[in-house]
Amino acid sequence: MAPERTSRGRGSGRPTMNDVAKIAGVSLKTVSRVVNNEENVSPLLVAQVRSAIAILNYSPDIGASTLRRSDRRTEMIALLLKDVGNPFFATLHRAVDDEARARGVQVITGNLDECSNRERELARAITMRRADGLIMATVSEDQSYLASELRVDTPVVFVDRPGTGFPGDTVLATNVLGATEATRHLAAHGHRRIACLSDNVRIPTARLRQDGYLAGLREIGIEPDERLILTDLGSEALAESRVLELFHRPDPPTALFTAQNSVTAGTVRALRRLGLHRTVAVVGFDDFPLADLLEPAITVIAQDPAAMGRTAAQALFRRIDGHTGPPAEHWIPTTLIRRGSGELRPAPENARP
Amino acid sequence: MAPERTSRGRGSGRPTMNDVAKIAGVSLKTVSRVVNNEENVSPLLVAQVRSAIAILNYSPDIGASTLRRSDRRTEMIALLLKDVGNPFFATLHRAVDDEARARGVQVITGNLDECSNRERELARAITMRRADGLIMATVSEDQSYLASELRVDTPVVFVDRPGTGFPGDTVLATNVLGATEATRHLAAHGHRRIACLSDNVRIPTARLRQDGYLAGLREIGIEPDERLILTDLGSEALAESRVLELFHRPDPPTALFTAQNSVTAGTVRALRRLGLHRTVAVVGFDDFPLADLLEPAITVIAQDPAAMGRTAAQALFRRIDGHTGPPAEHWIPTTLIRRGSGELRPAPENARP
DNA sequence: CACTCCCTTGACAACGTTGTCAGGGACGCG
DNA sequence: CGCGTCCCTGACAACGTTGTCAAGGGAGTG
Repeated sequence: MAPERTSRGRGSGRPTMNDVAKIAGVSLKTVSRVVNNEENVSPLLVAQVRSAIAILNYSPDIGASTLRRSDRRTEMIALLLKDVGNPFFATLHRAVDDEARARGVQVITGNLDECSNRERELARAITMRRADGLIMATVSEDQSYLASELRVDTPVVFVDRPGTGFPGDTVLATNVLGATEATRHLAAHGHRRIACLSDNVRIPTARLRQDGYLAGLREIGIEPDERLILTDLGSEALAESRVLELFHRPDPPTALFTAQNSVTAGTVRALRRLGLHRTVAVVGFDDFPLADLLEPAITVIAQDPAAMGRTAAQALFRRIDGHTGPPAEHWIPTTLIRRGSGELRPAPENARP
Repeated sequence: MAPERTSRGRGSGRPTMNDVAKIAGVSLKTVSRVVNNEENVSPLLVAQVRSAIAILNYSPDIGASTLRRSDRRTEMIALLLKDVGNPFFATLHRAVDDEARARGVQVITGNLDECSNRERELARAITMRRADGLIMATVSEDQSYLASELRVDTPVVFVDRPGTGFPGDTVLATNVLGATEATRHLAAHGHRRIACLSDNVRIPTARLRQDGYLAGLREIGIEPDERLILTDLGSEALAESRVLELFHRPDPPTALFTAQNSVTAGTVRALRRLGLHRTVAVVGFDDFPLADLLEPAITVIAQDPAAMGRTAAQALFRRIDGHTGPPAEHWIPTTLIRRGSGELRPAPENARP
């Protein structure tokens, strides 16, 4: 019948500042001052408090602190992107996390999977957690819903894909320029029939890279051939099968610009199966590990996801620190890396009867 | 002289339940009941509250809620691992996140980079955030410090690498069995001089895979040759240069077991430079994208990082939901994937004078 | 009609922390 | 010696929410 110490009893749970104060023989407020390294506390009391903290294994509750502080910082930022498991975004995430950790800020992530419902759901979850800021690679067409979700003073940075309907800095790769460069590069190696293979062009990056491709053709004076423009290659397998088809049609391309990693991989598989991998030129958008070990090694327009993450985080923290001013655009340059597949020349005309 | 509405004034910041209550003409507590979907609230008041919430764009503050609720759940779990940018861990992270999101839980991550100071720092940060649980791929030798950092009722699951000094479920790949299988596989293809290349053996996975390799040799009746056991290959470049050296020594191996992804990549590069990639057999531990497109395609012992993440998250949530009982061990099987590089046979004896 | 019971609602305190303010004491200066 | 100033400390309220409890009112029962 003796009263059990239940899990809700006063003795359970973590020690609080009050407990520390009792042990140290000071007031609650003095403990708070010591924990926050405020000035003007006598060294004697600091020592007493520190020792009480050590005895109790006290650790401050950042949640309670956030609630009470006037700045209301949670020291958390959110990062919403397609998939943290995707190498491009994983690298970007890592770069964001490095910037954040240097400031004692935690990053919480969300996976959107090209699903715009999820984008709103996660934005709502972020709101309930009162993140200090948001970095997102958008999926939906329009982000004006953020106006009602977020506080006006919660900064947003759009990365990889531009935002619409809500102000925020943007950090983008030079998708158009990169794709134009790829096209120009292939043309410079003698190609005239250059195909462009991409995912759904409602994805902004896919659209921009296609635009860059078209600009490249225009620059060279080649009329676009719609039969050489494949879209909606949403998976590696789909890309592979559509490329197989492409080469079973008359007058196939001699060079391919693949606008995305998974498309590049599917394309390489298809060319292998066709025995054309040493014949048809390929330039892929976005670098990938071991691209240099394939035969031929794959020429790519490399992005710099680490720089994108770093830049986005820096821009966000600038805003969090109070910087105001019109939305800025940061362009992260792409780089052509010549490895072989993009330097293959077309077979001479007489080789094909 | 008119009082400016400062950023600290009553009109700023997000609306609270109090604001909603005033608009809806009900008490604060009734708003709370509606927000939490409690029963026994009259439909009329529910409608009024819902409408007030919509008018104000009210969003509950999960931090304040956590502080007051008796269960003290933050609905956050922490995931500490080597590097979220590393493909293995990125995939694992994604799987953890999927399990968590299904429960409305957020995952916060930390990158340890094989640095044990960072492990303690991050454990401390996690503690201050009062995460409901912790999944970690340990870096340091001993986790007994967790006892003082975490509340006794904060469950911990160790993934990929076992924990020491603190109780927790573990989720591990069958490192030893996988490495033994790799060795056996190479021996079955006629190899007797099989090298084992790994990173620092203080990393548990590296040690276990080396153990598996030794067990494999023993099983076949081959005496280990310490000149064929390379360790401390901490980077791809280092692996590459040490493999080059290895083949400039007399009596080189005819087959290589590479115990880690980056070592496999460095090894493949070295063999290419030596022109031995079609001669020396390779089995790598851990699969990687496009391994099937290399020439020869790389035979691997594949791990299943998604299953590891999923299993770890499920184990953690079981504990969070109140399951007690002795620490459990979950073994996630590895799979031998034959692709060519592991099936190369040694050159016949007479080929080398 | 009196009584009980249950449904619905709100007042109030409390979670762990920090902002505000006031008070006590030491010190300096006229 | 009187006065002001600065340093140090603690009491108290408040952040936004939920747990507890009590009270009002309508329905059901004897």
